[in-house]
Amino acid sequence: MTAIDPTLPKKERILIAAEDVFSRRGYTKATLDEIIAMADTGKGTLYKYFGNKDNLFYTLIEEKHNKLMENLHALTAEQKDISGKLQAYLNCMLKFLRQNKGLWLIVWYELNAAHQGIHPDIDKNGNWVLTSFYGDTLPTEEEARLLRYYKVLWEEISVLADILQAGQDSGSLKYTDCKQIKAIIDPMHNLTSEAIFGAYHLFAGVANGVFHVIDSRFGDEELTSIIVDYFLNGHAAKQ
Amino acid sequence: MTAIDPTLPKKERILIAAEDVFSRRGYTKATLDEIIAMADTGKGTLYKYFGNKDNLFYTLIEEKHNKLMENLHALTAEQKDISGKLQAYLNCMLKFLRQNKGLWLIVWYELNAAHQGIHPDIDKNGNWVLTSFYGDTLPTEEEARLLRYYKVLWEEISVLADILQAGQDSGSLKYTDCKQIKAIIDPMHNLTSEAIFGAYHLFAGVANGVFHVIDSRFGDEELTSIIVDYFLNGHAAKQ
Amino acid sequence: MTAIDPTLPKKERILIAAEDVFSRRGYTKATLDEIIAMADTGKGTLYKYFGNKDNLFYTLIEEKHNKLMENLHALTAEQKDISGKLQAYLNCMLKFLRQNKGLWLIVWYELNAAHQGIHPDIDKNGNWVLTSFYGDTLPTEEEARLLRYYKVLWEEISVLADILQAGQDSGSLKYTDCKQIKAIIDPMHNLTSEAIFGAYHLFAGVANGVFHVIDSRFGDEELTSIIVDYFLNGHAAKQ
Amino acid sequence: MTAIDPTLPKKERILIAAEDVFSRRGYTKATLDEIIAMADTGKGTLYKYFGNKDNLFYTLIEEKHNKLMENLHALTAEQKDISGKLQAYLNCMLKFLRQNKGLWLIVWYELNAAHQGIHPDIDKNGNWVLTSFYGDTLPTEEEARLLRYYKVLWEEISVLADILQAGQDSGSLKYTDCKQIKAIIDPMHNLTSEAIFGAYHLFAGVANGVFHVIDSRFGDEELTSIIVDYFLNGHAAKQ
DNA sequence: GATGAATGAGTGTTCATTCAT
DNA sequence: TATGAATGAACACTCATTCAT
Repeated sequence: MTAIDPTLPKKERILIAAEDVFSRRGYTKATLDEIIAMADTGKGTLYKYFGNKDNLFYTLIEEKHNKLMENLHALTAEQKDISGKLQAYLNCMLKFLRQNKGLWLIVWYELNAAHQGIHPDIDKNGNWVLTSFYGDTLPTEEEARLLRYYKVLWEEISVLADILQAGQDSGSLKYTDCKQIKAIIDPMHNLTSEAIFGAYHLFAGVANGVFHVIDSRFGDEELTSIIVDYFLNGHAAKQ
Repeated sequence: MTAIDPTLPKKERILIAAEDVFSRRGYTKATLDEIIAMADTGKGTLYKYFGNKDNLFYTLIEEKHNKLMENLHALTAEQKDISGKLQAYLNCMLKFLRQNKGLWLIVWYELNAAHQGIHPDIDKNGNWVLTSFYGDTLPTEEEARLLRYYKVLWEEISVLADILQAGQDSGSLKYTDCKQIKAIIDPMHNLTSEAIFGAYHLFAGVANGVFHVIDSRFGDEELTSIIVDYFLNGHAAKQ
Repeated sequence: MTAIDPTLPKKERILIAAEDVFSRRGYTKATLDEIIAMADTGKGTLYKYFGNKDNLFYTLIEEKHNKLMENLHALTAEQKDISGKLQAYLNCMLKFLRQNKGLWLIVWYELNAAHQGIHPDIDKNGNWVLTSFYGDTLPTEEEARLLRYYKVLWEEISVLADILQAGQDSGSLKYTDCKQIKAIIDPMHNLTSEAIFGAYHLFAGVANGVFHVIDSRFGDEELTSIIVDYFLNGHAAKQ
Repeated sequence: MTAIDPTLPKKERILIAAEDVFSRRGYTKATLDEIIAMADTGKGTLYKYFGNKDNLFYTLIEEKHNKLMENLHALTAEQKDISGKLQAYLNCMLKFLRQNKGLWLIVWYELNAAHQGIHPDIDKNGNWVLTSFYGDTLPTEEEARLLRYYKVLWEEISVLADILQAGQDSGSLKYTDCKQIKAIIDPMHNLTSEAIFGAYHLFAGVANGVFHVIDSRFGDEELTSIIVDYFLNGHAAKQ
């Protein structure tokens, strides 16, 4: 739609066009033809810079992810108490997801949830691998391709999970006593599955809130403080 | 994998095969060739009964959705207090999503979230329409196609939203006083956006819990009672 | 050029067109577009029947090869002495190569000689494998693809090599005493490398003669009897 | 693999890289990108010096061909009798082909045999032309391109054919009395087609021996003396 | 002289849909 | 009613060649 500044370098113009097209169409339905048309360049140029469709997409993701992680770490570190950390995390994430809704949906859905029965794990050597519940394995190339997206999600969630874990350790967050729960502690990351679940729960709430319902009708701070209150104190009215 | 009972009518065998293939591959990557191969029938037969790929998929969704809605209404109606209704809702939903994870992910993502900037609305005549933030319109055929999936999601969420709304009306759920909030009450459905947001929040939590983290390691009842407790009372430890 | 009989089944028309195009252009430069245009059909049809370019080509080769092998075995078996067998072999081969010059050049060159440093071998289990002088390995799929062409050539040459081997065993053919020669006897096929070399030598002569110089200017019988005479008695004039 | 001496002039480094890449990949599959990467230079440089892919390849061929022709003429001239000349020819050729297997296969196959139905001829003015059996003509540019490769092959074969022709003229080689044979004497080069055929036959044997069977397991002299013996005296055992 | 960014026609392959039987 | 042969638009990706600096 909006033309891309023709004075920009081709590489940059391709990235801008790619972000737009991927966001609107999703990964599979996005076509390189639409991207190069919008970037007003040739197919060879795209391939010269990015090699293939997936690398182009990952370049987009990686850059944004790295900046997000920096912000996430910096802003949560500034806060002392759990409530502050949670709100800092959510503020940062909310702003990010409002900007990158389409892209992050792709990472979540097309590159993660869509691969049913396949889950990332960490093997004996500390390397990430994909294991399948059904015993079938992915081609190694495809595995490597997916793994980098799992890492992106995992890193973003880990920041939150660490906050929640610290909250439980310090006694300020509830720790549900569930008989199976000990068995599913993740030894590699020292996070209880509960913390992970909690992180997912909260995170998913923000994400879905951002993705579907809320579209710039609340101020950011206002929205996140509501979420944190709900998370800590629940939705029940105090009597 | 498992062969389909060859004595079943063709139409039914196609539906069984379609459910399997769509669940494993997602909508776009599922191919009609794989479906007819599994159903051991011909392409003409599939088209005779279902007309096209989307109708086949929707037939699948509609059938399951109708049963789900019946259960949802019946089970929540049995309960008197909000806590009971919430748990009934979640129990029902959780069981359903564990069964139909792959299919419902498609409805959420591929047929909903993937269409960025396009939102369902209700026009002056009370009809559902799709409006685009960017001003461009979908072909009417495509619009009709998407709309029915939006309705599916909406109806499922509405049950929860109604519970939450009743909770707010009766004073048992908090009602955040937010200055913009009055403006975004949805007059057609008498739901505050807050209720909608809350429904999404909770729902997303269940969904994501089901989709990603929890895989039959918790008993259903156990899990939903934890969720409801968190929802009502929050995660903060009581002192 | 010449239109293909439009009453023929599509599959047959594709094969006819493919033979023409592959023969004229070679494997790599032949395009499926040209083939379907000549066959007056669609790309989907081609892929329905043959799956991919290589399978289309191999279908062509396999059919012709099988018929050739039948003829080669039958005609050489009819003859008693080595001279008769050689001439029978050559007659058959000559006729075949005159018909299928282009196709068999592809098998020789593009699918065999072009893979420098890669040679077919037989492993401990009696299976064909490709081994590389340089230690690098082919992707298994590519290996399987090439192997079937090596087998084609090997089988055709083996018939001749067996004749030559029998000639040496019976004392009617010279057996060069070469110090290294014992070491390179091929144990799997009980052929001395000398026999193989001789077969190649003779065979290559026919092939190249057919391919490049002789174009239907000699009668078949006439030509092959000259070749066999040269092979047995040499080119030197008797004094 | 092995890095190219960076102190060499760019032009020379491109030729070294080109020889390596063409030899390993064949003409069509060789890419200029791989060549410039190995030569550590830019594409512009390659085009500055060589104009296009084919000129680059031909430069390689021409240089080697010229040296080969010098050697071929010198070494065969040194010998007096036909047996000595043949062995000198083969020794020289064998050594050359062992070095330049990949390159010369390209000339034979990709630039010669692959063009089915197209044959070099000499017109009334004594110029080489390409004539097609099918009546269609090549673009003149393409014709000129191919012609120079035909000449290369022809010159190399002619040396051998001349030896054979001399052998027939002097009575030391058999001259098959074949009724059509007078008609196909090539008046321009004073070679009987028989001589040509014999040259091809022998030559092809060397070539194929070198290409496929013999890989440095025989000493050169040893191998060529076997071939010459076979050629002159045949494979039949003397009684 | 040397460069390398930019190009776009061309290639193998996929798959929803049609329609004659 | 049931079929499956036929289709062709669409897609990711390749690579020789050009040309401004």
